[in-house]
Amino acid sequence: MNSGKRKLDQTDPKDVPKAVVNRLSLYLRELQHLLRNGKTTISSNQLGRLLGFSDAQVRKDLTCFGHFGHPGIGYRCEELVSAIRRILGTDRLWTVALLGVGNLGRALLGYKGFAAKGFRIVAAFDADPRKANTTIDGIRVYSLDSLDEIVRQHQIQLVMLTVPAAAAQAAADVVVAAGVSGIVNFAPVTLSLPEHVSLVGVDLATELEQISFSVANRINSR
Amino acid sequence: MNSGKRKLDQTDPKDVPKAVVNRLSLYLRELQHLLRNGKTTISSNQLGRLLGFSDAQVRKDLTCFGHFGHPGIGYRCEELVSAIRRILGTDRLWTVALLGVGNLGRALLGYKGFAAKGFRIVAAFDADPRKANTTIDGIRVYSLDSLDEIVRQHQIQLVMLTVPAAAAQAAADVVVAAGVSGIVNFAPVTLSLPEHVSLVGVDLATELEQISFSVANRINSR
DNA sequence: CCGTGTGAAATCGTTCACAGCC
DNA sequence: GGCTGTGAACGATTTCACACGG
Repeated sequence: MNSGKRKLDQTDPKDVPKAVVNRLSLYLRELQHLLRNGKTTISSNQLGRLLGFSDAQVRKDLTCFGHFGHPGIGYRCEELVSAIRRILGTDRLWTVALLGVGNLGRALLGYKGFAAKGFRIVAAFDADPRKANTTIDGIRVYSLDSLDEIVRQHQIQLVMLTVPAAAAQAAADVVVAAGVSGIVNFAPVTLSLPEHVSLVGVDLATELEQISFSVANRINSR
Repeated sequence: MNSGKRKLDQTDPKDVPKAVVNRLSLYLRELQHLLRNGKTTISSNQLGRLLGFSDAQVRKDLTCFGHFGHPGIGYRCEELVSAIRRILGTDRLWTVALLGVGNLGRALLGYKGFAAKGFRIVAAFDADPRKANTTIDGIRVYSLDSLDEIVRQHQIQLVMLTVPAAAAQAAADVVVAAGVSGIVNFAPVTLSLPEHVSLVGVDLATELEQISFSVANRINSR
């Protein structure tokens, strides 16, 4: 009965440009920083200035999701933080696993920034049997064989893939088969995944290439 | 004498959309992969398919920089790899320093993928005096005091910043003062830098947030 | 034929400018 | 007066569709 006739004043999330979601993360980060410094309220103009965006852009981005501002006042930081966390889906706790306990994997296992953002790494996996049954930064490392079981047991939803490039697609397939819904891929290869699994790729060498281009052409990127 | 009258058949690099440069990195990665598998030639359609782009997009992206294709044939992989490397500026060797020898910093010092892409990490720095004068994965760690001297000595052009958030802006200022031209910032803060220094930000928690949003809204981000 | 390069059309995202509210 | 929310204008990027080359 709750069909399409209800007045929509928010954009369907599927139609929100990826760039907007990216900026949402930046707004959130900045707002949390401002809150720690005791700021309670901020205008779109100020927030935009801090991040290098226009005031109109900040407002447009936010109104994709609802009405969070107070005319004459601006945005209340705490309120907006809650709203953005709800939009991003980080108002709840995500359980995350990490595959590939190499240099980068170990670094991510020890990274302190995830917990505060709503992500808890609950298990790690590695193909090397000598790494199985060890513990790194309080996180248990399992053999790949037990991935299925552990994923279901901990209801793991997201995976960070830090395996070597050559192993990445196979690892991703295993992860998908276990029912995970999203993957952050740090391996420098293009993965092919079924439609229903979300994917974000982070390629460290690629980031350096972007800087290389900017510097070689004396562009100030961003 | 070589003024603006020469017929331009390439877009001014300053006018090339950032997204295009990003895709260039992906084309390069894929082409190198194809070459390793013995493929010598590829069409815009095939290359696009592998990466999830349209054939027209691939061609448009490439023609920003010149004429690399061969009608009826496609693109010769080796030729295109050279061209893209030249465009990205990675046909030469960049010297890179890393600041902040924590978990993530150590992982990047050991990352094997940079060398093949044209980046050599020649020095690391840390504020902790106990880390100075050690060597990690063959890379010498220096105290921050010597940054100026080492940067000039090795002609370091790029820096990867892996210091704690609270230290990032100050560290960036030091790096800029030493004359570095580009920074990849892994600290979860917005840096403010002079116009002439290029900046790319990589925030690991932010990447997870993007996945969180996609999964929470059942979008296939890609 | 196959496949590139490219104007023209369509789509998408950003900025403008102002009505309305505190 | 300050500031949001928003249609309309603008600018940028992507897709289309086809002329031309091997």
